[in-house]
Amino acid sequence: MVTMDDVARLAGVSKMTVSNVVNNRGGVSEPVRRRVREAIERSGYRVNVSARTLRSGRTGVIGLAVPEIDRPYFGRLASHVIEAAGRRGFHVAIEQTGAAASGEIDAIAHARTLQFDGLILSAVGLDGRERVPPEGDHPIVMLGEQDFAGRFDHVAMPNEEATAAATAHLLDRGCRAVAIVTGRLDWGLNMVTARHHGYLSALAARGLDADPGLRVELDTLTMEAGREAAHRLASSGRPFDGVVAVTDTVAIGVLRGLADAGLRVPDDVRLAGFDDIAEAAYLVPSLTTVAPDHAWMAAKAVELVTARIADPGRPTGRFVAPYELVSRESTV
Amino acid sequence: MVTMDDVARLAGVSKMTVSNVVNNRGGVSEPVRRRVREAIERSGYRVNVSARTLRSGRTGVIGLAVPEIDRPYFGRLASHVIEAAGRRGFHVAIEQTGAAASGEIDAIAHARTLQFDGLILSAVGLDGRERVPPEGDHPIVMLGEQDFAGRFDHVAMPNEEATAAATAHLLDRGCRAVAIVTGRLDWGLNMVTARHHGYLSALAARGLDADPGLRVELDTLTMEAGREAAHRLASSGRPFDGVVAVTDTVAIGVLRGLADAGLRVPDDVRLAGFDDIAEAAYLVPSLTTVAPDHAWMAAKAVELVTARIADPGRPTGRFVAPYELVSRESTV
DNA sequence: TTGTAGGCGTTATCAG
DNA sequence: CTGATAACGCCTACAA
Repeated sequence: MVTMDDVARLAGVSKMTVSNVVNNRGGVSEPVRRRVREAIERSGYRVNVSARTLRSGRTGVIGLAVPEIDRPYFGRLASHVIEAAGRRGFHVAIEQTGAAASGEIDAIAHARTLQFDGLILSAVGLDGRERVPPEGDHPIVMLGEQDFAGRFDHVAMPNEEATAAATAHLLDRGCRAVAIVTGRLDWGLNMVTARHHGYLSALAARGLDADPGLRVELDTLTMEAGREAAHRLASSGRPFDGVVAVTDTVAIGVLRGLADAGLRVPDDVRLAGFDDIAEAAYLVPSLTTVAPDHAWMAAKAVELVTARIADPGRPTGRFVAPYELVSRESTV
Repeated sequence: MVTMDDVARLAGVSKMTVSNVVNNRGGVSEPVRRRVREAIERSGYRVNVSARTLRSGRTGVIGLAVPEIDRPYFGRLASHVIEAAGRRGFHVAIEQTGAAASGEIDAIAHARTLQFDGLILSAVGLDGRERVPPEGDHPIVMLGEQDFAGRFDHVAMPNEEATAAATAHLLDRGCRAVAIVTGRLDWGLNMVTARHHGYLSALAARGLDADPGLRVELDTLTMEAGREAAHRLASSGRPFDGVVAVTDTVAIGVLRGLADAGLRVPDDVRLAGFDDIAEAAYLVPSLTTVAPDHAWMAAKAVELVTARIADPGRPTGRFVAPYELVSRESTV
């Protein structure tokens, strides 16, 4: 391995001068700088990140903890975070938490072990009540659904408001009985309950009551669960002509399940999702959905961690992503 | 920060003994080991990875370079790789190459800078002709589509064979004119050409000629491109009753594009894809596709890098993933 | 403007 | 079985 010493010897200067050149610091004359540059080129020298890290205490790595990287929503988020971090000179290491609070707490604890300068946590399992270990006193930014009043920087989704908008959209299109396929509502305050609230408030705004018989709660927000939910709704005998799905992934399953039951979308049932994953526009029928600005969220989260890395004492902030309701064939 | 020195003082032993306990090395008596464990617990000590890396020369990190992490196929691959690597005590850092040969060469070059112990490269842009920089003399494993005769360890897809099987399946179902939506065939030898070969050979096996008018070449393998390809096929005036799509992502677009054109699947046109992404089973109609064993591929790739990390001199190997043709509604 | 000394936290080596 | 010592490669502080 080529070290600074080798380069220094090659260029006929001291180690320190090489370091100054490498880090673009001043105090090196132009001829010397050029000589050092050449020596670096010639020797193929690369800085040793570990040594630099050991010395400086910073790794240049931001951790990104997501439940599972192979879900479209998180894949997209990760892609944007990697890019945004790259623009600020940071690398991203992805941790999979498996959607469990325990995994998320682990991620926080690991952040120290793995030597991240900061952590972006897309929390799903954790809710405001969990005791997040204080030992993980790294810069942590919560990204996405869950809410943590003031304890962390937080880039939030417009869960309630946007779900209300989607529900209102269904009602505008003439739906009379709007079902909801959501997650477990008894698992604390989280994305699921916030979105459910949005659904309820949109109904209430029109003087409608939510029919509990038109609510299906899922243990996991998967396509398969969405499919089964549709089966359950279809076989319940209760008439319905609209469905709000808690995520697009669930909506894909619902779409599939409605087809299994011989129900056509949007003719028999209209359907709206949440996330605007890439596939939404290409489904048959294409899916009406809430499109939060993913790139904005990622950029904001990265901005917040890097700011906190630079100044750990700054006050925490909460930012809500802008969104758009994208109307497509599933609610024509 | 708590260091080994602190723990050593707390336990009344030397730094070295602490190191031995932390790394589960022998030569420490049980009582001392217990005392050290307690001291670690009490002090909240964590090893400093940078220091360990600096000393040992190993980072415990495997790089995974994929075109874009937010494509379902790569997301899934990444998920499996992360898990397989975790089982062997490695962490995974994801690099996005943007599907360009330049990005992939960068990833190889960066592997050193970023201090990966090894790199798993899911190459798409690179083909056998590119001059892969020899300076990146890290363990590199090629994963997936592209072929690199003997220069690297390689976990390959059964591209030709499986595409032939998919094409034969369409013919078995009664298709007379099978179109193909593929990538650019003039961009060197790669996954695209291999799959096209499979298509041709299946036709040839039945004494059929491929109609060049039923071939659409895409610049990018996206849903949008697939959709446009379907439009082009539908408006060409040439009759066709089957389509082989080069990937599932493209197939989703084709499905959508056929719907735009008023063609029903499978009644008017049958469709087969490649990859078996999670969504395939939930599309309406569900998608017949080639299902390579992703978990197997990931595990094999990790096995190969770790083996090469341990023994850089071992001979390279090439392994082809097992696959299954999953028949679903799109080819009923 | 350039060079020297020392230490970041860990582990390999070898002596006790 | 345990401990002292010396690196690993870089950067901060200070001296020249």
